[in-house]
Amino acid sequence: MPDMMSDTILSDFERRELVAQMTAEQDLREHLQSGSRTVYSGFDPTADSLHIGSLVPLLSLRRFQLAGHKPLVLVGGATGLIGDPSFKSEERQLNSADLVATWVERIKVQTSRFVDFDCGGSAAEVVNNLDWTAGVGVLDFLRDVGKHFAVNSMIQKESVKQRIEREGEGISFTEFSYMVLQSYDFAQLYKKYGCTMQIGGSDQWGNITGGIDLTRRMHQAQVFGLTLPLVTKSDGTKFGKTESGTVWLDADKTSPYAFYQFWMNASDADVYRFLRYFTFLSVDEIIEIESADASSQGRRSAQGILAKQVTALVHGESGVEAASRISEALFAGDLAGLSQAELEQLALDGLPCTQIQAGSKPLVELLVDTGLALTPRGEVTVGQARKFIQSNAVSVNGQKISDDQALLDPSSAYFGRYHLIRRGKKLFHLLQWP
RNA sequence: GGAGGGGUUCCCGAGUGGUCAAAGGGAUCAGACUGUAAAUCUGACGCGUAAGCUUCGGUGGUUCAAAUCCACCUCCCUCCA
Repeated sequence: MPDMMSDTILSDFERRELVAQMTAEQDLREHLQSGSRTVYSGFDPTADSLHIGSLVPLLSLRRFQLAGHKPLVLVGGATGLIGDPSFKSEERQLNSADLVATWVERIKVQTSRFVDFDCGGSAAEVVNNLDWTAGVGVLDFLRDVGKHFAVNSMIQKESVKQRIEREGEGISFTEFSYMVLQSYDFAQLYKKYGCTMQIGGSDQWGNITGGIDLTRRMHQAQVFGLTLPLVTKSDGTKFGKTESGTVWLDADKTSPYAFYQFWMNASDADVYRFLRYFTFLSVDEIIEIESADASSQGRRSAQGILAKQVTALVHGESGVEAASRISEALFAGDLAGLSQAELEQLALDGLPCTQIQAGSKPLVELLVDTGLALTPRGEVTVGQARKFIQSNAVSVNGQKISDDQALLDPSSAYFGRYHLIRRGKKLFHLLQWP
């Protein structure tokens, strides 16, 4: 039964290297072992979708649920209006209340696929902190909640220190009060749901401990916190970005194919750690994969497993199928062997695709139209298109093109309709003639 | 308030009248090698096919010619009060 498993949840987190910090370790261990607990993690609406940075806490909630605890997904309808200053180097622009409200709805839907809402006592719930903050009067808030916070200790928090100390930056009262709001969430969730644990990224440590203190003061209760590590890459670059930007969880913003490819491209030095962070494979299975890879020649199997697992979690089995179908065709298969139906399927599966007017068109222009002629500084220019062609980076339907004067017309297309342009090693674009 | 130093292309950082679209490094992108990995090597790296055009905090000036000289403005740093 789930409760039997809960004594291993913390050690599983440890083996996965998923623990950055935790409060009162002994007490927490005992607390989790002695019953089904309610655990929450918050997600602020700062865009119309979450990105893969939110995946670690989201999956961690699921891990707790699998261990028999009840997850609460908190969507920050209130905190999203304020803006978390933690480790942010500058004050951020406020978003309108209407906009944040629409984002809240989308993020509610998005987070919902990661936890189970129908499993009895440990069924998940989605909550919105706007529900318990919107109606609170300023004076009541200042008297009942604010009184428990010492500004002296708030300004000591590492998360806001640089903003306070660094010249020319500063922090508004609005952002400074963020911590109070998030702390109030924890206290409220304790009261309403008996929630006794909060998890979050390691940047949330200050906010989480704030909530623990407030809950003790307001409700004389001991609650706990655990932070998850910041996901890093071995080469020091920022995790979660690709040439074309942020990797979103929303299929309309990052296609399942692009999402799948992101994980396929994980470096060997990172991939086993990512398997621990982002999949539900047991640590033993992961170790097995690692040792099998180590003793075999050629490509590691880990990237493929990672891509399939994570894509399945975020986009479902159909997403995995579509993404791996495209990937197979483009990277392993024989382009000329694709049937017309398969080519059409590629477009449906999320391979970037552009409709072309009848007639013929210079390849250079097509590279610009499709956005493939992207310069290192993020612009699309004709000159860059030429450079790519001249440096042997462009192929059409599997043929390298080195003539920057080349024209394309339907006569050379597959089935008179399709050109598959490849720029560089990994970027593909499908052209469709009428 | 006084004294001095400084703002250069994505970042760091050279450059003090023409040979400067601007050294070098980093980042980024491409090519080669590989395994859609890493490392390494090669190339590109303001825009333009080119002629040429637009850049060196801002504005105005000196000059055949300025990132480089002058004036004013602005922002930053250090030291002294």
